[in-house]
Amino acid sequence: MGTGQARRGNTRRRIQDAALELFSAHGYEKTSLREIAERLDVTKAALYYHFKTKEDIVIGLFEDAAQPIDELLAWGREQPRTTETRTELVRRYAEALRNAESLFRFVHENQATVRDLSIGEIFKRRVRELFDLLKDPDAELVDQMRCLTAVHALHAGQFTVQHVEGDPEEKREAILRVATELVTAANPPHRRPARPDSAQTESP
Amino acid sequence: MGTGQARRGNTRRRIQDAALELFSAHGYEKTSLREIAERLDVTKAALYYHFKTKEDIVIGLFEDAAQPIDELLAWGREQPRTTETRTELVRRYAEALRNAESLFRFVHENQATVRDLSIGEIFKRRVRELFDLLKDPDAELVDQMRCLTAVHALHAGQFTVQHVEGDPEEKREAILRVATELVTAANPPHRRPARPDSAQTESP
Amino acid sequence: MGTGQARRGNTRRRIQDAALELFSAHGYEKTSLREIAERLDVTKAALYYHFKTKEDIVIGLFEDAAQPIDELLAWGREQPRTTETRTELVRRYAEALRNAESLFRFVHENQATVRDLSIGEIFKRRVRELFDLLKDPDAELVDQMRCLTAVHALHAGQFTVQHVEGDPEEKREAILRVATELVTAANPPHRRPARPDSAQTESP
Amino acid sequence: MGTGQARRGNTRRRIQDAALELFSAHGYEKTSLREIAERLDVTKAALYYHFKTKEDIVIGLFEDAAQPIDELLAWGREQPRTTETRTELVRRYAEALRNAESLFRFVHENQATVRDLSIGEIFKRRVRELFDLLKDPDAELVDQMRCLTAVHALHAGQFTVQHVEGDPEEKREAILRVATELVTAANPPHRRPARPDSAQTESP
DNA sequence: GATGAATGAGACTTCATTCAT
DNA sequence: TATGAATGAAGTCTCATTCAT
Repeated sequence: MGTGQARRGNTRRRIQDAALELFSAHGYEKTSLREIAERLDVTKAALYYHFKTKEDIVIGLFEDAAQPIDELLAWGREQPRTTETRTELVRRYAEALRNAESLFRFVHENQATVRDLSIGEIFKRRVRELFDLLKDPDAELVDQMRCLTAVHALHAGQFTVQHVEGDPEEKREAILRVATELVTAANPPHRRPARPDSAQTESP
Repeated sequence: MGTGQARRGNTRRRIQDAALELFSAHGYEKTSLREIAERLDVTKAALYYHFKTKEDIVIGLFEDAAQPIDELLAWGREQPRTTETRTELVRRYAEALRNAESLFRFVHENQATVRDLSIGEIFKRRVRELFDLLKDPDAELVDQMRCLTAVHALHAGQFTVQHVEGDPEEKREAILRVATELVTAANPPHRRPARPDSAQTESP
Repeated sequence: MGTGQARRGNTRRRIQDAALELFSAHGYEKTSLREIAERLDVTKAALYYHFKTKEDIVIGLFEDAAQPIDELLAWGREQPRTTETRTELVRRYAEALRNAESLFRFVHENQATVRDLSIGEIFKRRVRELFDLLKDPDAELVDQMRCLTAVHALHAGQFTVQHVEGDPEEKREAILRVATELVTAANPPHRRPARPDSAQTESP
Repeated sequence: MGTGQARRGNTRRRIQDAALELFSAHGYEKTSLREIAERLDVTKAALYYHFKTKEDIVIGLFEDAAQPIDELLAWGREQPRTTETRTELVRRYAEALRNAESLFRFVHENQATVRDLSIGEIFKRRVRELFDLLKDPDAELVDQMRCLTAVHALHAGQFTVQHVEGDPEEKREAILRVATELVTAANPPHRRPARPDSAQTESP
């Protein structure tokens, strides 16, 4: 594993890996099956033995990655809607993103494409569901936006962070913290007066 | 005038408009010059009279849209680095985005494409500069992430808001408010020397 | 003249010059009217004011260059068919080629093109006529080939000489000499024995 | 089998044949891939399965034709630099040209094109090497030109012979003889010590 | 489990040319 | 004397996909 190439019997996996790498690097449309095949030193026809269409490769990729997210959402649905749950949801979601970084970068950077890629809808539904778990059902608009922004932060943060210096791990933590704060602020612990005018959050 | 006429002399504009609409709706690669030409009822060759390449159409689009942003950044650079300035920067940036909504949606949803589209770098630099104006030069990592998230919120917020119900105008305002809060939180008005751990932000 | 550009009233000439330069450098088909126009800082349409078609530009070029050759051939026809005449024909032809070097390089290097360019036939006829003047009407095959080779030497020699070192002027003279010898050898002054073993040609 | 191809279906060869025929008849640029494909009753895409670009077709053609010439040159390099060798070189070269007549006609009549066709340089080098083998290293300018003219005669002679009447075979022989004479004349068998030029190099 | 050969559609691009102004 | 705007035809090339072997 790792850098070595094991050719026997796992071509399917290898195709997916190569495809993901290229899709994520150059975009879906700009990556041709020829490129993928060449990188694996196979013929294009071989790809068609394993996948019915180009889109199918992407679908396969998603199926693998969707499971952790689905489990996370399932877990979330069964928890009490507390701050702790939400915090944990955010934390776990960030981790899931991290484990399938290339795939999510791909989705993030090819939204126009993903949108009509059949998995687009599937993906959107997941995000929507997460969003619903994070926000209070009766949340005001601003609070909804806080949650949405938290999700965006997690999504985009992973990739656009290049122009911020620092240790990747620390950056990840920082993003997580910002996202957590946003979600927390969107769900005031007891009562309504408190508006997360974050200025006062900071005053002792 | 209207649909049929207005042909003489403004074809260039019309091409840009049609292109932007299609690029923003279906993505850059999935929009063919044939489609653009057909929509305008001209030949593909006519497009090439006005633009040297497909990419050139996008470049033209950017040149038009870049100016307001450049002016904003220029303005920003000459202001004192106060909370008011930053708030105003955010407000004006949101407005600029709004005025070129299609273009920014296009950029947002075709990042993989835009990245190697020559304007990618240009665009990135703009964002980077805004980011620099919003954050304190010595800001800690979390605060930097707050600013970054604010920018993301503005960018993504414009488009991903579909699954939040409510009046578009109000949603926009809500996003603006979240972004403003993030930036404000990232630049505490008079932070005490304190410990180098921004942790206290969280303590009540 | 020379390097300066005189724009007034001589656009036609300038077009021809630019065209010839480009045709001769890159070939006829690979030179587009756009290129010619750009080099002159005019529009393509301007070319069409002066020339009816692309081919017409070439025709114009030929008309100018043909005259000296025609005069030469006319002169040749009226001379006695002596060695001196032939020698002089070769000498003058070489000079004519030299004065229209670009044009002849163009013809030489674009034969496949020139062949169906309407002037192709015209040009061929000139060469044929020269050939007829150089060779004896009843010449044997070998002698005909000598003459033909002499003509080829003059044509090709001008351009393919790059990989021979030496002063251009001297090279030209050398070619002329070889061509002259060939023609002379092809027309033995009195009788058949003499074969142009050039060694002896050189001995006083 | 040779290199190992020539499987069932010799489309590759057929493409080359058709291409050569058309290139040689109408010129490289005026021959479109559509024409080639149509003549073979395959799609253009099929051509691209066998050749990466249009230019690649020509390159393939050359690779096949270059071998005999290379062998000839290799042979030449190992022979003593005698009159016999040179005569034999000329004879064999003429034969090689004959065996790949279409290709050489193509090269001859499309020089402007061939020049920037990547094989241009390759081809030029071959000719240069032949030239070097034919001429004495210290030959005077005139003698160099004799050799050059001999090569030109062989090249051009094959095609421009139309306006000389006679049996093709005899014409070919005549050209060969002229070329041989030129080369022989350029390398006098036993030139006397004479003037201080290279002549003495040849004296025993 | 894969390849070799091919296809049909369509992409971007360039060209010579025209014509009203 | 020229230009601005446009066109129709064609060109080279790439792509996802298929299918017999």
